[in-house]
Amino acid sequence: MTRIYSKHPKHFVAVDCIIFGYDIIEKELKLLLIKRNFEPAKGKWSLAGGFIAENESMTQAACRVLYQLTGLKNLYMEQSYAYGGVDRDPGARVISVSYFALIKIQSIDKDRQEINGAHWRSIAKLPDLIFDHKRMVDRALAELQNNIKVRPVGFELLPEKFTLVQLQDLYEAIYQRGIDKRNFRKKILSMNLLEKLDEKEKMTSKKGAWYYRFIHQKYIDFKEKGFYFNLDVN
Amino acid sequence: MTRIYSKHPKHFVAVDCIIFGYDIIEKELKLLLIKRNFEPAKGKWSLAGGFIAENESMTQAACRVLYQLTGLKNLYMEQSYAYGGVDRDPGARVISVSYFALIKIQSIDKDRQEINGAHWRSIAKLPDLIFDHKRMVDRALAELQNNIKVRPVGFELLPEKFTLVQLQDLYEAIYQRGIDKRNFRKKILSMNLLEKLDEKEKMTSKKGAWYYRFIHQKYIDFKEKGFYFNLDVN
DNA sequence: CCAAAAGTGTTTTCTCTACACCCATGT
DNA sequence: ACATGGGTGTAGAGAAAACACTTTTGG
Repeated sequence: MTRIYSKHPKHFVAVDCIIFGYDIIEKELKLLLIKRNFEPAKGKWSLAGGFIAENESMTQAACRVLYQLTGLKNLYMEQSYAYGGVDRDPGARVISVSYFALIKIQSIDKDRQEINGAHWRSIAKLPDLIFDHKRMVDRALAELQNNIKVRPVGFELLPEKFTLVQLQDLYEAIYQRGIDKRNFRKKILSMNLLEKLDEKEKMTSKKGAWYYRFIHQKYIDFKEKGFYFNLDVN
Repeated sequence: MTRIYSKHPKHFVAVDCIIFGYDIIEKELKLLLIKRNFEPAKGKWSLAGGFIAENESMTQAACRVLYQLTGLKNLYMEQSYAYGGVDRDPGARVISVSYFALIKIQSIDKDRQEINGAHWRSIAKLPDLIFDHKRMVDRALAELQNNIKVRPVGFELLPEKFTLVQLQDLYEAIYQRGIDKRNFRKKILSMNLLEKLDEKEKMTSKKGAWYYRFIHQKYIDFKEKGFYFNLDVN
């Protein structure tokens, strides 16, 4: 039975992970990139990637790559696109499936990051990336921009408690444009998915801004009732 | 150089094509399915698929599979999703990337279709499909439903000239719900992408309905000016 | 007391929705 | 003349957009 398809060729198949993080201080969307430590293109910047093993599903492979780099499990992760050009990798013909992950920058395992030569780089000024990794990033970013309008994935990039100013800054960083403060607040609050905490963030202003928390369970409940998340504001 | 990655395993990689067509008479969205003529699952219904060859890109493979079945080139085609579960194919571990295509039913090469044992089946009452092909169809259909709201892809499923009634019927078949006639017409016509022809379709009514044509070039021009297609009507 | 950032409502504009009758023609 | 499907407009509701001042407090 295992020889049924044997007249057909086999291929290397890899996963590459586009790892997004949000720098709450610099108000910049960032990407976790690594200095490649093997040939070809050793020393160049690349996405975190790895080959799919014999008895490993593609999803497992993507999770493994992410875990090795960040020490994190159960990340928000989504498949982006499969790249199948014959010459995309000069080392050999490799088919690569890209995944993008959203992670809370502050939750990352610094040691692992060091070991793997990983660095956060602002999406606005990325270095040159190997192969077709820039294309992968562009596509994933476009998907993220669409996604964040219509699903509450922004919260994956923020700490548990965040202020409305921080949330808006995140949206502005991802959309790459300004948003009207009053309209933004009106819309996000009207969805009833945030809980106001009895605590203020006092680092960035004298007055201080109230912390909020995203209530995930409420979103699940609402969704079942046919509610749609929407934060596509001017 | 070609042995660089050789410690890693290789995999069979296939493409599977979800081929949508629209039956203008029965007002039904259809899928082109084939009776599989090889083991495993010989004789069962499946999507059109094929393995990726040595020096063939994934896109080329998908086009080849489509061409073999339909005799058509330059179809509207889009990658849908990569399926990488270890046990998805009982014959061997096969990674499969699905593509969906939109074709004008009447343009198909009947002979090829016969030879390949291909049949149009209504999406509303599909037979059991092999492996995870049903999941592939479900995902592709959801993508089509989203896509058709926001890109003028519906016209790929209709003949060159079509009536507004036919266009609306198509949208109703894909959305699987009714649409208000006046609102639909108002919205599609206000986009200025259709040209009214001096000819009526007289088969289905005594009065006859005006034929229209989609002006693809106009869409390209508008898009450059930041215009967005939208046909998300009640 | 003042600089700096947080927070707050209203009006206008536009888009979406609901809805019912006349038109053309082949039989 | 009538049955059949094609074609048309308007009013009301709701959502999106535009817009500027007050509050708080650390220094």
